[in-house]
Amino acid sequence: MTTCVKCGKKETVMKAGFVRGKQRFLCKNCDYYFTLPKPPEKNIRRKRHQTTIIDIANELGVSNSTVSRALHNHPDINPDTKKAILDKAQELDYQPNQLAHSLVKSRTNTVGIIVPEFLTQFFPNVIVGAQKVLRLAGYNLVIMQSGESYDIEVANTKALLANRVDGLLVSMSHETNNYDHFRNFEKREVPVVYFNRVVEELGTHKVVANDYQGAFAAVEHLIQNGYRRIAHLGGPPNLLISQERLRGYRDALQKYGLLVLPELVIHGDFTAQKAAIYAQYLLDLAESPDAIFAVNDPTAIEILTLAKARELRVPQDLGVVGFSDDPIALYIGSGLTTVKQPTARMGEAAAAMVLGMMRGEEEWLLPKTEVLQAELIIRGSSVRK
Amino acid sequence: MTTCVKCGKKETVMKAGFVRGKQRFLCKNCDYYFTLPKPPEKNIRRKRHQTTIIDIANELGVSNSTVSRALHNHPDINPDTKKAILDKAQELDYQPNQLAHSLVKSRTNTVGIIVPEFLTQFFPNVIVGAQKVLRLAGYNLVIMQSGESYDIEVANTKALLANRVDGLLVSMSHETNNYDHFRNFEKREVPVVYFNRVVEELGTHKVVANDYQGAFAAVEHLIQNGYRRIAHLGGPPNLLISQERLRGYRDALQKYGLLVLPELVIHGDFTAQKAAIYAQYLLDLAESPDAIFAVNDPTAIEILTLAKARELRVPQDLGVVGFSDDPIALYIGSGLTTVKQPTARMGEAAAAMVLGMMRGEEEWLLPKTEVLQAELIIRGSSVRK
DNA sequence: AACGTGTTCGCAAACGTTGCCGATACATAA
DNA sequence: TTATGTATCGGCAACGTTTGCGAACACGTT
Repeated sequence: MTTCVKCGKKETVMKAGFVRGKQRFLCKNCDYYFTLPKPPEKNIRRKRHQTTIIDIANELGVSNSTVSRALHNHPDINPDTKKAILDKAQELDYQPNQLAHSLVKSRTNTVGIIVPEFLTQFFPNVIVGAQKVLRLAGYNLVIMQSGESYDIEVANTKALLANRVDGLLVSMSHETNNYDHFRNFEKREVPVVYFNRVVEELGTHKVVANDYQGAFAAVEHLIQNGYRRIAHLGGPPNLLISQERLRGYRDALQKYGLLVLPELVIHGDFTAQKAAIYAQYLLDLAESPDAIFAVNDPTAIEILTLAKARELRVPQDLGVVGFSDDPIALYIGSGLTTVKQPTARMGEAAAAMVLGMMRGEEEWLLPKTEVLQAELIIRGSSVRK
Repeated sequence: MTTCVKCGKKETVMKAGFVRGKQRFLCKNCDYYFTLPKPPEKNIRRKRHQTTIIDIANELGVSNSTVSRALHNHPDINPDTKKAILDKAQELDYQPNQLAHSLVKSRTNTVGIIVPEFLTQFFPNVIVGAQKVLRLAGYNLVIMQSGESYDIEVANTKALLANRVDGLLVSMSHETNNYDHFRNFEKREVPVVYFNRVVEELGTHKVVANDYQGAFAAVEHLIQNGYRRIAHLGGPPNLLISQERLRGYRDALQKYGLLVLPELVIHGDFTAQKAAIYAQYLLDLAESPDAIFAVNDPTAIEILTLAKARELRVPQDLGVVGFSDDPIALYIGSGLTTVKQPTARMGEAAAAMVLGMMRGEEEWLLPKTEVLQAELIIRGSSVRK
């Protein structure tokens, strides 16, 4: 039988039911209930022990605070002790535990970025720009992609919030209509900078390209090349990016006395699939357009592909202009005319903005929108002479 | 004057110099030195307080352990208390602190991925595949890019190590010749899976495409189309990917009794810049090649661009085959023949592998290499009839 | 009322690090 | 000597969470 953990007697011990699946005992002598502590299980492999600051301290017979000071150029330390500690750290292959550090400092030195997709060159380039700036400032960048899904986007924000990022850069999915998951960050005073895909509804810090100017220049260019019946295959109507490009399209038409025909304006969702369908529709119109201004390059490329299949000559029968200057635009056919956005600079600007906000600089206290210049790149798809 | 913190007397207290910039006092009675603790500074804004498990506990008058149990389906809890706690958590907008969680569990539910670049579609696609698998398994994916720089790659591994990722997927930069920063992970028993850019020297878990077969098929295809003087613009010689593609190139030539000419084999570094230089060199040869098998698509595209500038006809005067099936390959000229790799599946396979290793499944105890099939996509750049 | 059994909850020790403050040993100035 | 300043180091309480184990109850049975 079992011996009592108090008096050590065996005779007085009796079984007394179960607790959490384990046998409970009662010692009648001590009137004491107890369960048996689980056996040591020494054959199970000991969990790998990462060397900590305490290991170094014990090895050298100093306190862990001293070790901490040695590792962080704190003035209150003797150069000799410091050297000894650094050597020992090297010897034990010490790697600081960022988790513990972040926990006590309640700062992670990490900013998150959420992008909708990786299918075009646009977002990867933005990321490269942002990462460059943040790296120099000592911040890590955690990249997440929503795959144009609202649900994944929400899950991403949850994960970043749980991991206590110090800031967030975000370009939202085309599905997103509700912005509560972003407001959670503001509620916790975590700086957020929206770029490219922004909404006016959120009066926050933004970085965008000059979509209006770019669109205006693109459509003006089409008009100057003799196109008169110009369609626009746009983006989701809730995004500012779509609204601005549409506005540029409208104003350019109006400047030259052309009518804005509702049947020639369609809202897509940035994807090639939808673009193909809508392009089909446009070209099937009784009075089909002689040019199409597309909201982005994948859309424009779908249009070019479709035109080729229908044996429409580009640019003679159909002029096409895209937006973003994806690398493909340079190589497809005789080149795709497109509006080039400063992608890397957009990442840099957004990163610089979130940095300023995290540092609490006055300049960034109030919401600010930074607009980067866009540039029309003229290629073969729109020039007919 | 000041009262002594020990005896409480005022008379015996006198100023006794400064320590760390603060006034020090000496009580002659107690012979005790002391400084005044700094005032509460209540006018300074309290640091933003994230609601914690303790806040919920206090609000409801229960212990934090009870709250923790309520939030994790622990059996030892009354359904009513559980409901009350969950409601209160909702009300206080509680967000768990993943940092503290990871610290005590010494598990972060995060795996890192390091890729060399974002300029081609390849790595983004791999990431999408990996993220899909990991998401379903409850893991977060932290994406980092080295920009083909060894130094940044090392910094990335340091950051991931400090943040205690549970696993790592990596495709190394072309600069990397030293692998100690990766060995650090093995030393700490953190599973690492190498994909695409792997080296034989590291006898570890790998996921690669069948580079040999792909290269062989590509070169055989060129030969069958009448090309006889076929050059190879390869990758960095230390990477297995380069070695295998070169081996496929050699074996295909030998199968058809063609000589492997050293002057027609050049090692590049995957970048378009270097590719342009080496392509120039190849085409400047006295006996220039009539076809080039490029190690990747950007290289092949540089070759096509150069050929166009020199008014070489493709495929009549020069056959070109690339590797990876980048989207551009479909659109450039009459299409670029290329070897398609299952990018998303590579990400999925690597993720599944690292998952198995993290779970300690027997199947993955020993290093294993998974080889995915590659497929030759024949387009206009190599077919002359 | 005592006993036997199961349920529910609190206590406290981790996890690894930081930083305030006290303590000590000297060094130097009055 | 005495008063003051400097240089180093240790103790300890945080940071927010998980978890093993004991303790307090509640309830039904003798």
